[in-house]
Amino acid sequence: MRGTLNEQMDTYKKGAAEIIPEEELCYKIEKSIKTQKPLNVKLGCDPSKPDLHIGHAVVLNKLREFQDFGHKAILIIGDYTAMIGDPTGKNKTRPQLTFEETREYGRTYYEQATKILDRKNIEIRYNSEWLSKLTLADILKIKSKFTVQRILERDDFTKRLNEEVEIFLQEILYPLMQGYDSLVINADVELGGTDQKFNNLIGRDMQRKFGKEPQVVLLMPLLEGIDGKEKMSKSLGNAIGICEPPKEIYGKAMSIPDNMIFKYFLLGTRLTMSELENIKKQLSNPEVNPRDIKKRLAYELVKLYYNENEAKKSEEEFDRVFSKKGLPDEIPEYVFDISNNKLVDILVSTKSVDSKSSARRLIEQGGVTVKDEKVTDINYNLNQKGEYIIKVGKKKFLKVKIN
RNA sequence: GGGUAGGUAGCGAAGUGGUUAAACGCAUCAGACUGUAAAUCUGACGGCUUAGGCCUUCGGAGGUUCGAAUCCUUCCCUACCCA
Repeated sequence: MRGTLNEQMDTYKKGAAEIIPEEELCYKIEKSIKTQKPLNVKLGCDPSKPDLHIGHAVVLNKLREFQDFGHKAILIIGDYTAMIGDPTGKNKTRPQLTFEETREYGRTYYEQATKILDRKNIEIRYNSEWLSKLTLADILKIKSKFTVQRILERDDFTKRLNEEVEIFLQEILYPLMQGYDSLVINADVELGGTDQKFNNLIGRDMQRKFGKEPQVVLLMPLLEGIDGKEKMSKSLGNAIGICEPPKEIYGKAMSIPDNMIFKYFLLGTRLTMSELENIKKQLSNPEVNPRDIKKRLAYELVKLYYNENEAKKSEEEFDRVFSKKGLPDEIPEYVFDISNNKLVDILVSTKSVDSKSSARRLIEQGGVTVKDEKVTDINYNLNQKGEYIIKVGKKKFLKVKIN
């Protein structure tokens, strides 16, 4: 075990939305320092789509901090709970996953998560391990400890009740199953986003009702996506994936609104408190162009998921392409025959646009350039043999060779 | 079991027999302005097109009609109220 109580608490509190209750966390840390026993820090993962983005990373970063002080990370792959689906309001019936799929997703999750987590102090558990063995009698026993009122307290349910949106019976079981996980693995701390507050508190209750020491719940704020409004999620198209190419990460980070810069630093990077203070100071200094701080953010993110060299390269390219209106250094190349030289067709067959109509639309609106010249004619042909650089919209480039 | 209200494009939501490919808002995309920021303004936003048009869409399937998202039949789905 490493670190004093204060060092640990300061670190854990950094960026945290809520620690329930804080004193208990202190107590547990003190105990762990005294006994030299690491805490079990639980994080539940939904295995359905292992495509992690910076929003997921918020909580993983926090988990990493626990690991760095010597505590044990326990990742629960919710292969069994995934069959239910977390009550999110938008309830799409999930396709039932096969055993192989869940393992595959679990592995993928592990691979991605260990871009952030330390591979050493980590344990992966699938909750089917214990949930699949529960008998109806077991389940009844669990359920007998909770009331319908208690479950309906969840504000998502309250809201849906008021808005007359359906609530499936199985959704009510979800928090119980998730809470049961905590009981089984003896979680000392459960991490989660603020949207997990209810579920995680049920875990705490569950342990207490079964006579165990209840877990502390540490909640992290939800990180907004690059639109700065909605919660980051892949389906909203506002996410920065941690496995995306460096240039994408860099570019997307540059497009967040200014008022999100600090939050991204705080929750998305692993800067120390004093570095964060410094960023804050710079942001409030009117002499400093926020863009430059944002560049630092973009740089840090690429460095975090790749390395310094990639970060530098992404920065250079960003400057070249967007500040100086130059060309990226890798442009996809396509070859076409002179008999097949309609610009509209080329845009469609290179998947630069969805359909011919949208290609025409884009051209009409002045979104397409060929050799730096704006094309306005929807019947434009590349009628000479040779190479053309085509710019489609803001950020797509093509190199087309006509033979 | 009975009653009521519903199911419309990515989402929300108008439209109850004929300029309705379907108002409006959000999201998205492009242009202008920029710092590929935000905000703002402008435009686009089913598909194909030889640009005149053509084809497909309003929960599913049938039907009435010159003509249906709109009327009828039937089926599926949801919420609410009563039991």
